[in-house]
Amino acid sequence: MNLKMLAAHLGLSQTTVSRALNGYPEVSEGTRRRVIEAAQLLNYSPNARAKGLATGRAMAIGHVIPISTQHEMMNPVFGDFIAGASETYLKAGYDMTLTVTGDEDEAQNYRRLQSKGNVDGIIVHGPKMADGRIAFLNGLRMPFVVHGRASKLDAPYSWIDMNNTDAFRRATSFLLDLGHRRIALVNGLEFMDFAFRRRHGYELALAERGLAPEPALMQSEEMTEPYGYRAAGRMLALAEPPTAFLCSSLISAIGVRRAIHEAGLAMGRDVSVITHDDDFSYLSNGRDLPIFTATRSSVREAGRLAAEMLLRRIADPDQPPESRLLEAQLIIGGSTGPAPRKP
Amino acid sequence: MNLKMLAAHLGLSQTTVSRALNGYPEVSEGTRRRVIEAAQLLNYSPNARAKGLATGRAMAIGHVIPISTQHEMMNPVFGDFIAGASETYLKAGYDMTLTVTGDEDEAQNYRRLQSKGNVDGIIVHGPKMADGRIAFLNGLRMPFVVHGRASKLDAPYSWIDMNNTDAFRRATSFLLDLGHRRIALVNGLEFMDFAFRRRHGYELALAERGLAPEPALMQSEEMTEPYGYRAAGRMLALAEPPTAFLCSSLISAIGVRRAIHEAGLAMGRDVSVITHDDDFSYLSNGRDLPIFTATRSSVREAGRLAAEMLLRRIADPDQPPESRLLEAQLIIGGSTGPAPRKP
DNA sequence: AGACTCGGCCAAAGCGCTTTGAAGATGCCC
DNA sequence: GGGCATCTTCAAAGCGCTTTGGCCGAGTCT
Repeated sequence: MNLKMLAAHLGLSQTTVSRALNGYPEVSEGTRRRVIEAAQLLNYSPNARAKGLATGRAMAIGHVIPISTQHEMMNPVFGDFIAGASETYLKAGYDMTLTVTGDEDEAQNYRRLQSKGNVDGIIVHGPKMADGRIAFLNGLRMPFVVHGRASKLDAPYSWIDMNNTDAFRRATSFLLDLGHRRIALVNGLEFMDFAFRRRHGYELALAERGLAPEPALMQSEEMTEPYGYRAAGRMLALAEPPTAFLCSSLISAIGVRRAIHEAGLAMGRDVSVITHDDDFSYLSNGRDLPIFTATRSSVREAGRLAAEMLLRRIADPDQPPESRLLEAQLIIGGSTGPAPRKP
Repeated sequence: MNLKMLAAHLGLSQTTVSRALNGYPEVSEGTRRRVIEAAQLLNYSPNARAKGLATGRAMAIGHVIPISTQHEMMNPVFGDFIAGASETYLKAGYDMTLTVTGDEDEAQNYRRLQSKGNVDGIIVHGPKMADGRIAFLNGLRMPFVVHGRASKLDAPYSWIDMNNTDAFRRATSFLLDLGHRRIALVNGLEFMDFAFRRRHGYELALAERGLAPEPALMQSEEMTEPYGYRAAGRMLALAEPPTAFLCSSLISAIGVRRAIHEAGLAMGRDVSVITHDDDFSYLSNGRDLPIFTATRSSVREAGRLAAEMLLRRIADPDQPPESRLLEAQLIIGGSTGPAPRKP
């Protein structure tokens, strides 16, 4: 069923039918009703490709997801981020297309995405500190929004980000207030911008109390459960073990907890843990009684907001770049307590 | 840069340029080289919408992801499944479009997907036991592959699935062999087909030893960490607590472990746990030294295979439906041991 | 009554590509 | 040199939609 057939069926021209369906005023209400009814009855919906070709708009957003070739890992935040974004797209009638790319030939990738013309805008995931993609996309005529930032870049661009620096500064201060002095950082890969900023916040808080960061207490890797377990295990075996851990992801925090238990210690009493919590739907930290004290910021909400921002940019591409910094909540759970007195 | 401009630039007709780029034989090798070089130099790549309109093929696959409206949760398997599928698409030159839908008006959704014409095939996620979508899609002229099955359906269709029944039958038998008699099942939502089958496998194994399933030891919910924690906590407080848990997901198994620790028991000694392990990239159960004894089957691999199957169906739609049953490995980790003797 | 607006409808062009049918150029044979 | 097959190239139609420009008849104004 296409427009031509529908028009023939109704004894009207394609023009009129098209206008009736798209809400143009040049068609009488009676005709419009008749057209809409027939369209529903005959299950007509316009071919998106033809529509796109005619209008020049694809009504689709591209999400480009980098998979680190070394680790071949799909960051779990994408799931929830995309769930949030798609809520927005659904309302606005946009589709979402995913492109999973390796680290290489990114420029080529984006250029193709543009000239193929099947997206109206792009959401960039997982920016690195010095991310070449952003400068490149600024050169293209294609609206985009970055989830995160690229610290080493000055050029203006639209982004939405969580305040990683401040979240980790506050979390560290909180531990310091509780009397902890040896605080370990179990971070993500630090060429990723968010991880770099978290470490910066951590170091800021230490510096505010005149403490120097200690390399033996700082680790940086892909945030898996076994990583948290190994890192914490190693640090707890030090001559002067940490009394608190600051963790970049709930998943590695679970590994840290396992190591703590295995060392015969109690989390929240012998050793404190604060983790960042992206508020995943399937890995809740608990609503009323959080297991972990955490800096919480919903990645799903970020997805929703990023999508809204991008749609605004598409509607009005000449506006100056927009940005949005989300503050994390510091939520007190059962995993923190005063630093144990030295025996 | 479009075909017309490129052709003008080269002093050739659009026909010839198009043929040169698409590898048709009716064009001399010299011309072809010249065309390809110019295309690369000028960064030309054909507009996908126009190409699709002309050829009738969208070169894109639609993934329809149901989000249960009650729980608003994004099943974490999608991330890895999609990562696998997109490897296949990348090689074959296909794009992937995601549609996240609520539970309602599914028929409408699929019909629109077809008539909009921006996908050549569909992958159906998360089938329920009596899933209306499959019968519906069989009526449409649109190739599709289901990840999972719908038990209450006889109509033939293409699917790829893990052998849930057998995996859980074997896991249960293994626990029975170790002397466990009170084995709890911490399952997913049982209107989902996979969960139904797992329970069936569990009951089969019990029946083989003449044991009757006990309602107090069976739970069924969305597979989150807190759910595993609550379910295990409740069961361990029973007058006759279970000595082993069978768990439908690594994530809820982590909750079960937390409950076991909190009850002052040791996992693997006082209480055994077997979980299903989808082999997520970010939540590894450990390669060499698995934490949990587990039935393992890579969901990423399933994604890869499902995508390949779908591309075959698209290439040759009149072939009879294809299907593939993946067997899970039973991997022995540290979470199981012989049933403790009664005191 | 004539000039003029205006609501309601239509024919046709155009979006960027593929593909059909045909035509020009080239080489070969008799 | 004419006839023929073979290469190589082209003009134009068509995919399904939107949108421009125009037409027709009914109502409004002078």
